[in-house]
Amino acid sequence: MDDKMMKIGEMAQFNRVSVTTLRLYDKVGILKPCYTDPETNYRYYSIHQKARLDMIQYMKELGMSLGEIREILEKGDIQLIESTLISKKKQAKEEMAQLKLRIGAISRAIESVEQFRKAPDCGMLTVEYISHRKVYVMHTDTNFYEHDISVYEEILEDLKENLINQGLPQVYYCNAGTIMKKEDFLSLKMVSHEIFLFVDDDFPDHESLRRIDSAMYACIYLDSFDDEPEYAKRLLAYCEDHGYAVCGDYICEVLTEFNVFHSEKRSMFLRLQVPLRFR
Amino acid sequence: MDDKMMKIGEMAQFNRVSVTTLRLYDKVGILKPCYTDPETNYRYYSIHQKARLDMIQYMKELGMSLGEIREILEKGDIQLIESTLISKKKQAKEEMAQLKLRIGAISRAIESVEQFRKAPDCGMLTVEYISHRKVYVMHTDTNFYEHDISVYEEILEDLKENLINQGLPQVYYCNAGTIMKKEDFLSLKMVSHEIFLFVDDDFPDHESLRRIDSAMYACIYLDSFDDEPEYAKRLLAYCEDHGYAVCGDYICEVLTEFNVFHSEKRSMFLRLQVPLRFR
DNA sequence: CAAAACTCTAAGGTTAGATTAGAGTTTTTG
DNA sequence: CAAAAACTCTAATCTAACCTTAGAGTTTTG
Repeated sequence: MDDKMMKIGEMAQFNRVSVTTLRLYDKVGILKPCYTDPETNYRYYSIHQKARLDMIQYMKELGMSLGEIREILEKGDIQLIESTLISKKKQAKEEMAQLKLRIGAISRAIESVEQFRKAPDCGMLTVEYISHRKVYVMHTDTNFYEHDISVYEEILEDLKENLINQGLPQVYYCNAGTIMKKEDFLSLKMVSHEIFLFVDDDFPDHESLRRIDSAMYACIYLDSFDDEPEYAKRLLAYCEDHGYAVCGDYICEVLTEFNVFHSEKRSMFLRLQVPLRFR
Repeated sequence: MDDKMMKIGEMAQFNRVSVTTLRLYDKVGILKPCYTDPETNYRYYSIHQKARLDMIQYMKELGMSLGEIREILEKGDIQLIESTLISKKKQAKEEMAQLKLRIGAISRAIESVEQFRKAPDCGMLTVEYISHRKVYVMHTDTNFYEHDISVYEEILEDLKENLINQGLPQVYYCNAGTIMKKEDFLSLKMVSHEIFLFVDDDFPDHESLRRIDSAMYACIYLDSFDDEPEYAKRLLAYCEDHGYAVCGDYICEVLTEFNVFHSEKRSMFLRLQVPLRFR
């Protein structure tokens, strides 16, 4: 009775999809108009086709591709539907985990930019409280300070590879740093065999993971790796002048690394730091 | 010194990207090789370009498009970086919310398929416990039972539109049902002005939301809307025969709707139900 | 009966590459 | 040192799910 035919525009409006979409669905064969005028090629839809279109939209929202939808609609097989749904669920959960990591990474990046903007002048000496951090550490046989930047790059690449090989999210590849033994710092020997990346507090447990305790740190800011020995020296002098007792390893922390722009502005920002014991 | 030039293949391997990708980055201008042989057009990269490639990969992981990355790299503007990051974070959070809803929807769909597979025969009468449910209800002036399926389709479409207009996720458009007043059921008048959709337990509060309490229900299963009056009659007779006291409104619940396949198998599954009071 | 509104097909654009073909270049191997 | 192997080049085509546009034809409206 109510077999009122709709032209493509009406059908589209009725279902809140675009005309283009309906034409596409026709072409890929998931929703053929129930009548096509052979003269004009006009498509005519019946109201009964709404259910099918609903189903298509619903499946799309479940994350299925048009191809998958077609397969399901053609075969009408419950088994297939269920297995598709289950795989979609798994997939969605993986996406979810990815997304969580990404949000964490973005947050850290924003933090990092903030810090960059508000950072003190180059050469500034401070004593500040730094709360605990978690790092992913890699040991290397080479001493960074004996080589130029390209060796550092290579080691960084190794570190990245390590992370990937162990199935850890690459997102964590962000701000790196190096560790130097307390003794070496105190004698200004400039030798380091440990490179690290900061990771989230809730990063999955792993043997290469180390916790750096919170503490008061003597810090000095600078904007180039080249100046590190010079500034390390200043940092040590500062500690000695004030009678601060160094109580742990020296860390060279990359706060921000924007050394990738065409512009020649300051683009890197480092903080050298040693933990202090008072009392 | 270490200005060792790498050919595109080495550079690709060193950074775990494809050669194609490097060529693309060259073309879109986000990573130009530091030297291109004008005779052969061979691309040569320096190890120093690794940092930039790292940055690109990092930004990609943060969800940026190559266009956005190019803009950032070109302008090198901290403000722009920060605002981009902030908008990416917002976007990621929205995606997250979407994804959560989707996972919920998929879970319900799987449930629904399970139920369909294990469903009793058509005409089966049961008394079963159904735990509480939350529904999004819409009132209509028309009585479904006085009209054919196309009116029902239209109302369903209205309901869908309502959901969208109120900014509620469309994912919830899944299994619909209708409610008939207890009195009308008892006198088999077949009149309903209320249509609903099931929603998640944690669906955001809303005036059109109603909770259907858990209860023991007398139920009958069927596979076509057309048979509803007949089966409602049987359900009532069943209650009367057993002396069951109906204590609430009658619900016609669509358990599964697969009426979209080409195949002519049973594709819809309904459960008529009335709550009972014992004791 | 003309204008407005609609529909048709076909082609090209979107992302971030992958793939392929055909030609040229560099490195390795005997 | 020449041939073979490995590499690189450009350009075109492919992916998904549409959107946009152009030019031509059709239906509805005033």
